[in-house]
Amino acid sequence: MPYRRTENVERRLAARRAAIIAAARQAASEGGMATVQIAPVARRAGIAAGTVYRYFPGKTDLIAAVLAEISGREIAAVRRAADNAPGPLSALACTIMSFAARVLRDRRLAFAAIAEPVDAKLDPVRLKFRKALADEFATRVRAAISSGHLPEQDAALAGVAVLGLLVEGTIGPLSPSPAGRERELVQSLALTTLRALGLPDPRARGLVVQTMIGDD
Amino acid sequence: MPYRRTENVERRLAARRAAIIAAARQAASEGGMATVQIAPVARRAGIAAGTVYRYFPGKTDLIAAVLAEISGREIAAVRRAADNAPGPLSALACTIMSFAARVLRDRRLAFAAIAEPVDAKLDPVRLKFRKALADEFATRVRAAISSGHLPEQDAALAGVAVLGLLVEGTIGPLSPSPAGRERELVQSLALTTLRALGLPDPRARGLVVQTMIGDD
DNA sequence: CGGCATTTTGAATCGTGGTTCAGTTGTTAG
DNA sequence: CTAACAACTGAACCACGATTCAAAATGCCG
Repeated sequence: MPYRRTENVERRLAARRAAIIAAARQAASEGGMATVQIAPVARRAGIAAGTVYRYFPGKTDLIAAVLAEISGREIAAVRRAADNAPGPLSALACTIMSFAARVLRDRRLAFAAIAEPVDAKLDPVRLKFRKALADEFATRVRAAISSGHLPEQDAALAGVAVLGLLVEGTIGPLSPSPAGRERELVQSLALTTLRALGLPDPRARGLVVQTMIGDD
Repeated sequence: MPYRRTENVERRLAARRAAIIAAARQAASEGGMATVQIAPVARRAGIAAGTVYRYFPGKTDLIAAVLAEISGREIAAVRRAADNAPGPLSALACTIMSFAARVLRDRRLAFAAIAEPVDAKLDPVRLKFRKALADEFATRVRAAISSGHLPEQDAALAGVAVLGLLVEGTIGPLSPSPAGRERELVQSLALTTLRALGLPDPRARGLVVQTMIGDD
């Protein structure tokens, strides 16, 4: 029995796989999903182009892995931010603001992950991501309705609307390119969003939220 | 002087050019901008592939022309709908609803025109379209603020936010696929949008709006 | 009609970038 | 150390689709 994957090798393989994904994500962050090419990604990851195919059946699968990675990370971060909030309303505000702030940190990557189409085969993956985000908002909206902080309404639609409002406001090519004004933009967007959900004049409520972005 | 473009030829050339654009738009409406290929477009327009290059320097220019055509048409339609409204507030509502309703008529094409990235060279063209739409909303919002129907706010940001909310709500892959429920969806979205702009309980105002889609 | 300019044709060309694979290098177990 | 196998390499291959261009067709005017 003259070869078996040892623990050590297993680890190296996993690390390499992660390196490939990271390299692809980096590329996407620079020029969008469409500009992700195998050869450069391989070079960046310190391997040969052919090796990529020992880790992913094809380019599409690599991109899918990148999307899944981003999705998991973002959802987790947003949820963590909200879970620390004292009540349902500030939890909602936290979700909104941390999402907006995180997107602003890397608008191009966010656009690539949320909106940019690449391949029809990837639509389900991206849909899962968007759905997860919208659900996250919807859940918080629902909680705020239950606790009487927001008027009765269709929470699912509200979640979708919030996602759209924030995405356009942050990564839409129109959004005023922020130069140190991220905080202000996040505040304005949160204000508009909360009002959209039926909260009359959120400012008057002294709703102050620490925007938690997170490090990862 | 043995050849000069006669009126007749001029007309035929223009018609052919329009046919090419129409064919490309049709293709985009079926599979998105990314799937627009010269050969099929030419076939659909009833000409040879090479002929396309006598009308457009390259594929990019063709797509740009398609975008411009859509842009002009949509802006005009939305504006027309609002201009018939009796007051600033219903003009705003008309703008919102006719945009949403028109997008719902051909979601894929709308997505292709508004959100789908194709080529960096086209970004300015698309930006112009989005900007025009956001401006349209912003103008109506501004008017409603002046007339005291809406609270003081940053109209430009509001325009962008409205665009995002409506786009996500209509063509976002998440939006509940409408099966005869377009009217309802448009109503809900309009309600949410108006609330986002600071209009308290628009329903209570008996704000009734005829959704005008237009025929073209 | 006949000569000339313009337009059209569509098969051939070309560039790009994903994918393959024969050969090389690295790892394990006896 | 060596047999046996896995992993890696990178140049070659290939598919796809935009673009070109020489030849053919069409339209104009005297």
